[in-house]
Amino acid sequence: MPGPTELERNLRAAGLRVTRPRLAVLDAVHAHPHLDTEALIAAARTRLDAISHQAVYDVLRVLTDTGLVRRIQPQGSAARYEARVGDNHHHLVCRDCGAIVDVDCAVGEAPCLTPSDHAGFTVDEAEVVFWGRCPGCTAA
Amino acid sequence: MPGPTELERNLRAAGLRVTRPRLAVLDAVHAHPHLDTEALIAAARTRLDAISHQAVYDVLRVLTDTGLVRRIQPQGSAARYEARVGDNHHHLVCRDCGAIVDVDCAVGEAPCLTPSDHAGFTVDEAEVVFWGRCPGCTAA
DNA sequence: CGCCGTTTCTTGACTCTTTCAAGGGAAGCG
DNA sequence: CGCTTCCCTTGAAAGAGTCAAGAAACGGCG
Repeated sequence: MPGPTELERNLRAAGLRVTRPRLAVLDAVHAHPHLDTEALIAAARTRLDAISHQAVYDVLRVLTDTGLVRRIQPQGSAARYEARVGDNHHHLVCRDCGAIVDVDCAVGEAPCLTPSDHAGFTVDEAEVVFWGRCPGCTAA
Repeated sequence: MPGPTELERNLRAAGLRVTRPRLAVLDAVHAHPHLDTEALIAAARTRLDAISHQAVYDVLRVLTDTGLVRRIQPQGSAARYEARVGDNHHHLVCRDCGAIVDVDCAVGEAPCLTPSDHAGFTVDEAEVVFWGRCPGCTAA
């Protein structure tokens, strides 16, 4: 978990202005990976009270557009965000409770897989989601 | 594209009643893979006019629950449906126009991949989405 | 063939997530 | 310190999907 100074540098490096809402949201994403937007709004408000709903959405969009955070959206779930970016890792999702866990990619850079028949497409990324049941839900 | 009789048999085999709305929706999914719900409603209405919005949603839910159709939902797109089921194939999605193309799975049965570290999860499926640009959008 | 119980379809309103729009306010530059 | 640009607040709305109540249709059974 990087200190505030590093978060600032991250923002500046991406050509973004440094503002309190952006720091709050970026810090929240670093501290709690795989949270949905509503939970991120709550987490950002523990860092900076009085930040609007809309500001969080705007900040998340800017951060994803610049590549500082990654947006993931498994079926049946609202959008979730994570700060681990650039290593092309994948996800394990529990069908019962929706828990998400990171899985390292064996290759490490996109695309780690290529389709057998690419139908003329230029493929730059292979997104892999492993579906199953987490240890807790397997027991229950 | 199976005839009406085969669609009926599919429904019965899944333990479902045979109704006109179900045949219309199932036929539409067979005829047009990867359509979103709105387009499927329109397609179903060419087969059976006056079928409600809600009936299509209900039918699609029943069909996905029984495994007769598969629901896919790439990021940034509404839910889409396809009738090709049980062969664990994957998808190629164009980042620009959203076109979806099927890709055969080399293995053919789920899960075709297993994560390096499964974190205690019981994995039963690996969903793979290849992101890139289709031939048309690459040219433009 | 017709009745009845169950399932399914219609209608209409509503929830939830996400986005749009307008205006005041802060960041950064000179 | 003042100006310009970009960002955040407030409020409203769009889009996808869901909930609920009642009417209609399916299909088993007599």
